[in-house]
Amino acid sequence: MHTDHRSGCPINLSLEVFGDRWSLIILRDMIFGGKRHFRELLNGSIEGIASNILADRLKRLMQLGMLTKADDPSHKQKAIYSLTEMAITLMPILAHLGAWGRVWLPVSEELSIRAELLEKGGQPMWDKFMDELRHEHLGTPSPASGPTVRATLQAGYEAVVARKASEAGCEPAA
Amino acid sequence: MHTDHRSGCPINLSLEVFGDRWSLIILRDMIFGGKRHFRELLNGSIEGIASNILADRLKRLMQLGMLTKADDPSHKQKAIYSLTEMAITLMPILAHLGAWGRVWLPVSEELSIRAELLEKGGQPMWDKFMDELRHEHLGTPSPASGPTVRATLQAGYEAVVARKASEAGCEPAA
DNA sequence: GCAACTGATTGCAAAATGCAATCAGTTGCA
DNA sequence: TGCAACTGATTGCATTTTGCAATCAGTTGC
Repeated sequence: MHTDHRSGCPINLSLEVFGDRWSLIILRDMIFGGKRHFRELLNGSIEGIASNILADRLKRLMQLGMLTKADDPSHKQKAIYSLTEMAITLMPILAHLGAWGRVWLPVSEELSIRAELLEKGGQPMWDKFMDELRHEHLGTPSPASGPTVRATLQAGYEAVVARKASEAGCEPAA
Repeated sequence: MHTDHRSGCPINLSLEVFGDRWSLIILRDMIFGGKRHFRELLNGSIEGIASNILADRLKRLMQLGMLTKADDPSHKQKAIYSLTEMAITLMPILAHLGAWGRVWLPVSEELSIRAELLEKGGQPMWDKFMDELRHEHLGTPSPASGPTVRATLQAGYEAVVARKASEAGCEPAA
């Protein structure tokens, strides 16, 4: 790991951490998709990350202190990747990024509904989500009860998928 | 310009726009540094961007709708680059990114004071700054009076530089 | 035993990066 | 008029990074 930086500017240093096309995708899948294993990240990514890139980025994110790795008790070869507090606090930035992308880029409805719900939920929802992530990844005491934020977002996604399928069925060749 | 995307996910699409080590640096220098010309961006960047990379990124950001180019009346060969609304609305994300980096990365005091002031100013300061950018780059009516946000940030930067110089002079070899 | 699965690693071609040199046109100044 | 400095780039080239396919050794379930 090289420790020399281009400058001490916080924006530059942030870019040195995830200024590439894959690091934030991996964190997105861990945060919003709940992925914890190598294979989940490899096969679950809709963007289709290559295994060597995934291995490299996981190693890199660990060296940077964004992830930790632990043995899975259920399988001697299985590794569980966990988010650190450093990565969990990145969640609001992902929410902002999603909100911005939803306005300015050609997003698909299914994949942007989470960003929309997250934007509408605002800071309270983000705080709740981060607490849930801390519970899941850092083992902190159980957060507030009720449906998890991730489940809420997932339900929104599935509702859109179901609606679009039904629309396609009722009004063919729109 | 390739128009095929890896996915319609807003976070992915955002990364396809500025998921590299230079695009956001250029936007940072335009937004916070007030840089408008090729040479200003080339020589003003503390990270030392190469001229071919700068030319490539400016072209790319224009194709993506983040920047526009216009002739400078004062010099027939001079081009003025302007931020579009799309780029201006990225400003709060840069503020968040700076705030995150300030907490988790080895930032230098001089270069992170802007991020600190911007964080303390919060949404009202960001709104004011975006209005100033719209006036500067899009020619919208003059925003609120008083010192500009950029001037406030710059003053903070210079205060830190002056203080550190004075400290170094009064207490050598601390 | 053996196929499927675990987290990776290797080889290789293609693309991106970074550096230095260079370009044609413009401007300011003598 | 001449000429140096400056304008926004472009070119060539070596190095690095990326992305894809194939492969690896160990583990598990059956």
